[in-house]
Amino acid sequence: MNSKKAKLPDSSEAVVNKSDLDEFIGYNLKRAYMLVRSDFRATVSNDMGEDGLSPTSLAALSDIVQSPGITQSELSRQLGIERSGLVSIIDDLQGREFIARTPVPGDRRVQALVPLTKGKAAYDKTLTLIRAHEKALFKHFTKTEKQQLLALLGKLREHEIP
Amino acid sequence: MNSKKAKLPDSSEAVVNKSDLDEFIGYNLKRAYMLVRSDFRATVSNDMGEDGLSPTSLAALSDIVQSPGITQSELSRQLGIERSGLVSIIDDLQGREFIARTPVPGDRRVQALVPLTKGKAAYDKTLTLIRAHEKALFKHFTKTEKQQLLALLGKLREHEIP
DNA sequence: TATTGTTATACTCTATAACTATA
DNA sequence: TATAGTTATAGAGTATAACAATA
Repeated sequence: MNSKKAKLPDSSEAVVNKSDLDEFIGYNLKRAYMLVRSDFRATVSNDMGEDGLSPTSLAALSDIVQSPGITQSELSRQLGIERSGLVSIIDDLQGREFIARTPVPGDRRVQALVPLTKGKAAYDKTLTLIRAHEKALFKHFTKTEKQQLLALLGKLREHEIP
Repeated sequence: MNSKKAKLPDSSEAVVNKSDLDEFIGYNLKRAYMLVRSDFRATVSNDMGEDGLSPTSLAALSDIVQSPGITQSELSRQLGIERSGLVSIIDDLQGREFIARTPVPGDRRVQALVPLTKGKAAYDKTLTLIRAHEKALFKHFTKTEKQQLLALLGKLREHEIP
């Protein structure tokens, strides 16, 4: 495998490209998230195969496992996406028999979303997987640094609600 | 108006939704980035109107301003997107007269990308705008906290190259 | 043969609007 | 009238594959 660059100005070596934008937290947040997301996807699809979940599908399944009986409207609000966009996600989770839509006595418009055994298992397995994945991804971080990062990101979410 | 939830455990109040996923840095990174990105888009499109740039277009313009004469292939590598995907971005920047494609003597395959006056102006204005925007977004953060966050995000990028 | 810029194409993600069946 | 779920549709954003011109 040869991966030689043709004629890059090679102003700098293996140094991470310096840019004006590096001063911005938002830009660094983006680069960091892109990194973690692609790693997440690779990890989950490698180790879970057909049962692999996208970040958003995992978040949906998580809410359903933790709040059995939640409706799609409530779920869409929590995830911050439109009701219409949730349909295909729920269809997919139902198709894999991870969750079920069940009728709610008293209001025939809504359907409660409940986790099924297979869904609960996939959820637990995914969580275990991500724990290992994060451990590897942040292996250069001390425990304190990880806690700091978590606290700082949490502080941002806290103040600028959603 | 009867708002009886079918069988929700209604464990918590208006507290920011606690979730299993909150333990993961990746999840918090995603929520934080989504927040900052939507704020970025709103700010830039409100204050720049027709001259508003998407995050990726801004990154492209930034590289062109800082490395005048860069080629599309080099740029695509730096941005981490495919050459083909860059075409419409460059078309757009050229259409607004922010940049120009100029021939390179010696290699008629490539076209050097150079910033134009209008592009440099839009770039400077956008940077000023984002500085103010970040200042507001992180108003609850101390200077030390902001530096810490920047350092921690930088550390992640540094180690897991791109 | 390999590379640059490009087109064609498709897939994912998400948003808007409108429909239906209920309430 | 208003709400829950759904469909249809469209727009970003990005990826793959192939092509012409050039190296």
